[in-house]
Amino acid sequence: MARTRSEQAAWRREQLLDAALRVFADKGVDGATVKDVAQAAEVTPGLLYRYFDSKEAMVETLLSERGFLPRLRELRAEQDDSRPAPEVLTELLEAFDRLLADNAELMAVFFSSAQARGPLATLVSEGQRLIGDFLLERIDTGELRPHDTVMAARTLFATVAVNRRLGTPIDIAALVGLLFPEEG
Amino acid sequence: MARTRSEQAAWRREQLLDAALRVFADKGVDGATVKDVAQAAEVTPGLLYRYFDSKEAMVETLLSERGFLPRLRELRAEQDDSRPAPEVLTELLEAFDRLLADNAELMAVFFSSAQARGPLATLVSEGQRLIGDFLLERIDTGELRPHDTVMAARTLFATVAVNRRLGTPIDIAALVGLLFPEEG
Amino acid sequence: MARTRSEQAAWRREQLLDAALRVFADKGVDGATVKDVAQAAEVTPGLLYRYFDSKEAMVETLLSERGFLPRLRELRAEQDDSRPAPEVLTELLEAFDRLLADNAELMAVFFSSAQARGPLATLVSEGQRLIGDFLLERIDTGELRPHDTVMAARTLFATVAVNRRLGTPIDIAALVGLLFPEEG
Amino acid sequence: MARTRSEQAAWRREQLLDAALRVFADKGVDGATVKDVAQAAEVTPGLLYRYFDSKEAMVETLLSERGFLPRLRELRAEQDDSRPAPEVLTELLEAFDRLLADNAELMAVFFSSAQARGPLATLVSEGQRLIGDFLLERIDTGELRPHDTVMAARTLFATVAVNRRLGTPIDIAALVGLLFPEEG
DNA sequence: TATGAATGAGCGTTCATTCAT
DNA sequence: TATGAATGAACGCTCATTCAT
Repeated sequence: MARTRSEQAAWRREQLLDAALRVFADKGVDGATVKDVAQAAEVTPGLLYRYFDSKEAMVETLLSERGFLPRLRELRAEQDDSRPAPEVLTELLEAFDRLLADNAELMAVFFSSAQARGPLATLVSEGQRLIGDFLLERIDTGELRPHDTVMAARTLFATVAVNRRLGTPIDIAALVGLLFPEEG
Repeated sequence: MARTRSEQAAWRREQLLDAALRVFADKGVDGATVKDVAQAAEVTPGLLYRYFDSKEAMVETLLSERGFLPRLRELRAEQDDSRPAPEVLTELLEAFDRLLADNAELMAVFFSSAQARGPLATLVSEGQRLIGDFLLERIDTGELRPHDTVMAARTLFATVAVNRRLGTPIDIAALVGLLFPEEG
Repeated sequence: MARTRSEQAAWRREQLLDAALRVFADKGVDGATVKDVAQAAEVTPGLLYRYFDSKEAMVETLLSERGFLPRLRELRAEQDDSRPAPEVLTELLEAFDRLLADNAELMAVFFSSAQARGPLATLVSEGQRLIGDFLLERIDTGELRPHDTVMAARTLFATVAVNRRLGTPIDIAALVGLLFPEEG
Repeated sequence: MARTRSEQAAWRREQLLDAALRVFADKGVDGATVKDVAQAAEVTPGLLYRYFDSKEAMVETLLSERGFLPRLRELRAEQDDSRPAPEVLTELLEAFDRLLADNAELMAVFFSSAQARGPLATLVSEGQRLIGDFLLERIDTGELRPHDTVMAARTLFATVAVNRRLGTPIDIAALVGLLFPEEG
């Protein structure tokens, strides 16, 4: 209610980004019009230009401010490494899966926008490296038998990502059990 | 040269679809203009409307006529089932991988166009069913130990598809070896 | 510092007119935005509307309050008529030339704005009448030979005005000498 | 009626330039909208863009294709130099005056458009040079007494131009007689 | 069959203006 | 007094589509 000017401005900015994210995810960046975004935010199109220089700038802001790459990097540090590899791996993948679910709209923008391809590729390679490194560690300790960790990481990451994207969620523990049956 | 009228018409139609596929894959359906397509086909925009009712109709035609779902279904029948499961599975996945590579432009359209989401989902579920059925058969014969075949199919299919789409091709035999180590 | 309310208001009003004159002269009335003027005055656009009803009103105010027609009329009265006609004429024209130079920005507004055409025409005809009347007086006294004073006035006035406007200043004494060689 | 395609296109192009010239002269380049021009030409705004890349390109085309600098240069060559200087000068200035009258609208564009200042300056300096050169020639032959030809040229040119621009046409023979009384 | 001139709707964007604070 | 968030109308321009030739 009694908001200060700058609070109001910050709130409006986020509201516009929310609307843009929703609309871009729904119609694609090219398919969505500035008017669509404005209507979703219940403001007039002109107002968008007080907060963003252009439609393209809105996309860039979404990608940079709403990107979840930093969160992805934190995921690994949060795992309790004293526990068995399959358990840690399962939790890691489930956390990643939740991250994707929470950012489903942003993922849709990633997939539809040409300029979002770069961030998407970064996200994938970071995620795969995260898992690959973990597998290498557990091979070093002898807990896991030596295997192609890059391939395993790609497999795990791709499977989780694709099924989340397609809206066909999977039992991640089962996925891990599939790849590491004896270690379970 | 001495083409009949209907031959010429059919040829022109395909030529226009070729151009549309190329352009839509490059710029996205929304990002590409009818003029872009016409220029790629070296004709004038007006001519497109003798062959297609609208830009949207071009997309639909591409999706229905250039779709490779039928080809995907043939893949399974072409395998020599007298051979060991890992071999057949590897060949099946490699054939699918080649199919994706050969239809890279169509895949790009699948990903960029909102109306292509349905066909894409169908493609994925068909592919997964194909592999899942094969796995079930080989469990029935006792060659493969019982396991979650749906999950395995999803895993294999997703991994191949994602890496092809990302342009990071993988060793499919190794992927199969990863999931079925003892049976190799 | 310790300005009364109305002093402050008057000062702000002039400051805004200064800024408007500068900006309109630089970009043309149509080419300049209200935001441009506000920025030049280091205030916000909204404030302009406390002092002027509209952008157009700013132009009108500039034209009426900053117009130099009154000053032009004073010019004639300031001349010492006891001196020879060419000298007085030269000084009169030089004073007019200085007036134009001092009001270069306003002249630019005159030329760029459609609504300023009227005032501009008035300025020119007044100037020509001023000079024409002077020439007539001196013909009456016999100092100048009878000639087409209207034409002479137009010629003198146009030459000074055009060259000032074009930024190609001229030797006004020489101009007078050209038209009145024997009387010099 | 039975126009070929390219004839029609050329005709339409000229028609659009005509309309643009009229509208720009009337409202100024900045003050005129593309819609204004289209309405004046009785077409839709979109059509303008088949013939010109932008509104700015229309102005540039008007300036380059409808400019009368070449015609100005021909004027001098057309004079019969065997006749007395005042006669030739009068005819030259009258021809220039007619040129300005015939191109009144283009002159208006020159005055209102920032990008037209260059061509305008060129026009003025060319015209002044033309007259100045003529005066020098006749001083060389002894017909005219030595005088400041640059100033005389500026004076003559400015007077004709200003009065034509202001719509107050003058007796050019009288103007010449004013500057060269003894030679008449 | 094929062209390309022409349209009309809508695009992203700007801007004069208003008004709650 | 002064701000700046917000609006609405228009702007320059693009584009899918139509149609006379």
